[in-house]
Amino acid sequence: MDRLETRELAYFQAVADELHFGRAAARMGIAQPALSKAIRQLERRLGVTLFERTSRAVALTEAGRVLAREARVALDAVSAAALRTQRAGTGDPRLVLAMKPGGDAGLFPAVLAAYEREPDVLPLEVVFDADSARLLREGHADAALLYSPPDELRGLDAETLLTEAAVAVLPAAHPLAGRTSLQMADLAGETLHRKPAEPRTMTSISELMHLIALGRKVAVLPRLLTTPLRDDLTTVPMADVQPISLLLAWPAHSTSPSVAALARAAAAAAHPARTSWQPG
Amino acid sequence: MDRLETRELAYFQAVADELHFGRAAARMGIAQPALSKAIRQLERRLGVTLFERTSRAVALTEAGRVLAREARVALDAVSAAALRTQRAGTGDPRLVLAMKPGGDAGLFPAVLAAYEREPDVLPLEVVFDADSARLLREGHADAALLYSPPDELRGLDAETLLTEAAVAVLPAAHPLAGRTSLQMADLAGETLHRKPAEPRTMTSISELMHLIALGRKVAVLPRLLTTPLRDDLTTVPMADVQPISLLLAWPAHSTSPSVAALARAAAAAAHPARTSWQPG
DNA sequence: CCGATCCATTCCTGCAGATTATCGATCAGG
DNA sequence: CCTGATCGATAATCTGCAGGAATGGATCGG
Repeated sequence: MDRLETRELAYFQAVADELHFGRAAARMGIAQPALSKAIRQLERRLGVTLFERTSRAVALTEAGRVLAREARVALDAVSAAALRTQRAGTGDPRLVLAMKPGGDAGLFPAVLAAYEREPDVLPLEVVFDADSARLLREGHADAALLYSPPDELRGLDAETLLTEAAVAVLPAAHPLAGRTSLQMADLAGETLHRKPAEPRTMTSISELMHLIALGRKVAVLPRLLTTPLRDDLTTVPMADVQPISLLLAWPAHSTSPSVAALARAAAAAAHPARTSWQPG
Repeated sequence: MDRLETRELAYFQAVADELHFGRAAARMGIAQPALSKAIRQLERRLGVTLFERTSRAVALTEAGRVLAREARVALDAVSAAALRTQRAGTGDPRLVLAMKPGGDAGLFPAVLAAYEREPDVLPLEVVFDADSARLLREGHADAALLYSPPDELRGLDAETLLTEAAVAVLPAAHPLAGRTSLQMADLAGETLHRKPAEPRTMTSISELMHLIALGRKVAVLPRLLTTPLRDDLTTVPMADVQPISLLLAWPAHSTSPSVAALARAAAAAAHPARTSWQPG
C-alpha cells in the first residue's frame, strides 16, 4: 500500500471533526460527493472502516478514533516541516518563543537576560497566543512557555521551570472568599475555568481576571499566575488539586543550538541555585 | 500557501538522500524530468531554495537541511498513522513490542510475567528487529526495548529500566584482555562496534559476539548484554564511557492503556523494590 | 574537441480528483 | 400515512496536473 497523502488526511480530519459530510466538504472547499468518494477510497486503501454512516448520522469507528489522533499528529508535523523550512530559508533567522499573555509567571525578564548572555544565539522573538502548544507543534514557534496539562505535551520535550500550588481565584465578595482552603467539590456550582479549557476564547490572564471580577466565572490557577491580583479579587488555596508546573517546551526532535541555549537560560532563571546545567 | 503533499516530501527526501536527481528518480519509480519539476515546484511553493545545483553536483542549502530533518519526522508520522489505524481496525488487537535479538538484558521474562498480571491488557507480540526505534516511529510497533543513544529518542517517551556500566568485549586472546580497565583511546586501532553504529548490518548480539571471537571487531556494550559470555571472549570495564541505559520507549502521543500497563510492568520488573508505580 | 554526465525545458497524454445532477434512506410533522 | 427535509451514495462528465519521452545546455575528463 502506498503512502497516504496529506489531502486525504485533512479530508478525514474534517469529517472526523464535523461528523457531517456536507459541512466537512464546505470546510475543505469541495463538493460533498468528492469528499464521500475520497473517504471511501481512504477506507479501501487502509482496508478499514473509519465511519459508521446512516442517512441520519455519522460516527467514528474505533479505527477512526485512532486515525483521528494520528492524523492530527501527522498533519501538524507536515505543516511544521513547511513552516520551519520557510523560516530557515527566508533570511533573518530568529528564535520564536510562544507564550500566553501574562503566562510567564513573571519569569520572562530573567529568562531573556540569561538567554542573551549565551554565546552565538539567534535574536529572540516572543509571540503571544492563547494556544502556545499548537504554535509549537505547527512550527510557528521554536519553543513555548506553558503550564502542564499532560495532554498538551505529546510529542514535545520540556523542562520544568517551577511548580506552584493551585489556588482558586474568586471575586472578593464571593461567599467562599473567606475560606482558608477549598476543595474542587466546593466549586461544583460555579462556571469553572481550568486550564486548558478554552484556549480559543481565552486570550489573556487579565481578560480572565476581568470575567471573574464580573462574577461570570471562577478559576483554578497556579499561584504565581495570579500576581499581581486585582483588589476586587481574592485567592484561596485548593486542597485537592495537584500543583501545576510551568514548563519550557520545544519540539521533540529539535537540534537547534538556540533552543538548547534558551532551555539553559530558562533553567538558570528558574533555579538560580544551580550554577550549570546539562540537557537531559 | 496550501499544505505540502507527502509525495512531494518523499521526492524531496529521495533527492536529499541521493544528492542526484537521476538516482532519486529511479528510487521513486519516476523519470528524472518529473522529479526535477516536482522539486522546483516545491521550492516555488515554499518560496525557498532547497538545493544548490550545478550541472555536476547537487547540494543541500541550509533550508534544505532543515526540511530533510522535518520531512523524515513528518513522513514517519504519516506512515505511523496508516499502520496504527490498520492495526486498530483489523480485529485481533495486539500490543507489539520491538527489541533487538538478545537486547533485553535478560529482563524480558520478568517484564512479560508482570505484564500478564495487569488487568485488561492486549496479548503481547514481540518483534525482533535491529532498528527498534524505527519500527516504533513508523507505527509497526507500540513499544520498544532499546539502549539509549539520545538521538534515537526524538519524538518518543521512555522509561529508564536500568543503567549499566560499559565494558569492552574482546577475544580472550586479545593483547588488552588482561587489563583491569580500558579507555576509549586504548581501542583506537580496533574496528570498533558501538551502538548504534550499524543498525542495518548487525541483527543480533550473538552475531556480533561471533564477529568479535573471529577478531574482526571489538565492541563496547552495557555489561548485562554480554552475559552469558562465550568462553573465547572476555570483558574489560571502560573507564571513560558513560553508563548505558536500557529503556522502554513508546510514541510520545500514545494513549493506549496497554502501553501504560507494559510500562508499569517493565518498571516493576526492573525495580523490584518499588511496589507501585505511577506514570510520570 | 569530443563524448559523457547531469539537470532543465518542452510538449504531450492519461488519470486522479473535481464538478453537477440525481437517487435512496431516514425521520419529523400534520 | 403521506410529504418534505436532510444527508450520504452513485452516476456521468470534465479538467488540471503529475508524469513520460525527447531534447537542450552546461560542465568536465581525456
